[in-house]
Amino acid sequence: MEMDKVFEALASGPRRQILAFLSKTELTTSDLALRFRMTAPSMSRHLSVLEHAGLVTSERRGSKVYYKLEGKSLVNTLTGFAFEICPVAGPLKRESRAMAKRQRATD
Amino acid sequence: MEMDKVFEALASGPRRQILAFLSKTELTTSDLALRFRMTAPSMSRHLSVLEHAGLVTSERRGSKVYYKLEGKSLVNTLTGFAFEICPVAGPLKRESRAMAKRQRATD
DNA sequence: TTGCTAATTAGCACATTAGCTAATACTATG
DNA sequence: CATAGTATTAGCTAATGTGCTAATTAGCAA
Repeated sequence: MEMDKVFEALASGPRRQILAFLSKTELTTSDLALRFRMTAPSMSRHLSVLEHAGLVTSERRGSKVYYKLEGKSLVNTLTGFAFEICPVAGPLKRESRAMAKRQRATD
Repeated sequence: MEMDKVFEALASGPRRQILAFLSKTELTTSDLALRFRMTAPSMSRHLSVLEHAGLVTSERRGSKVYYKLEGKSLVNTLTGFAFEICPVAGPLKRESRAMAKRQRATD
């Protein structure tokens, strides 16, 4: 919803990668902290930024907090902005898929 | 091409708005500085960031430098990233257009 | 060359961000 | 209740970003 917060959240490489992790499965703060070799407080902060931007949601289960991707929110904001700036993008869908695939391949 | 630079460039509200201005026509540094009530040096810096991210190109004509949007670069990076994180976005195109329209309407 | 306009670069002040450690909640379990 | 485990908040430092003014570079014209 708030474009400012979304783009601020996405400005950080680690945060974009957190989203990539969460695109596969839910994970807890400490799960992610381990994978990023980062302290739990630092990770908690990143997750807070992502949550305030509406890009992830959290759910407490017992003593752990699980974070989950809000994929629609991400896609709608990004494509909404792209079309606002460049409304000619009709034929780009197929091309973009191919590009996404190439980028995954070079990770 | 370099996702880091693109997202860093888009993290600034003024820079996103500069892209919106450039989506309609080419403009010079001082044109944009006037519209944003910003000094020319500040604007020059923003344009430099956008150019290094590949989102705009510049062309000197006489003593003025004209900046132009690289729409494809923007759209490819954003949709490429969106599909990488959330590859389910097939049916979202129409929806996104509608959203872009709504956002323009509330400017 | 000189003068004028446009653009950029350099240097400074201020605010913000990202990482850490230490301290503080919250939850489950002895 | 006490303790351990998980998460978050507070407080700090180092680095970065954004705005400005002053100085410098590039181009055009007298």
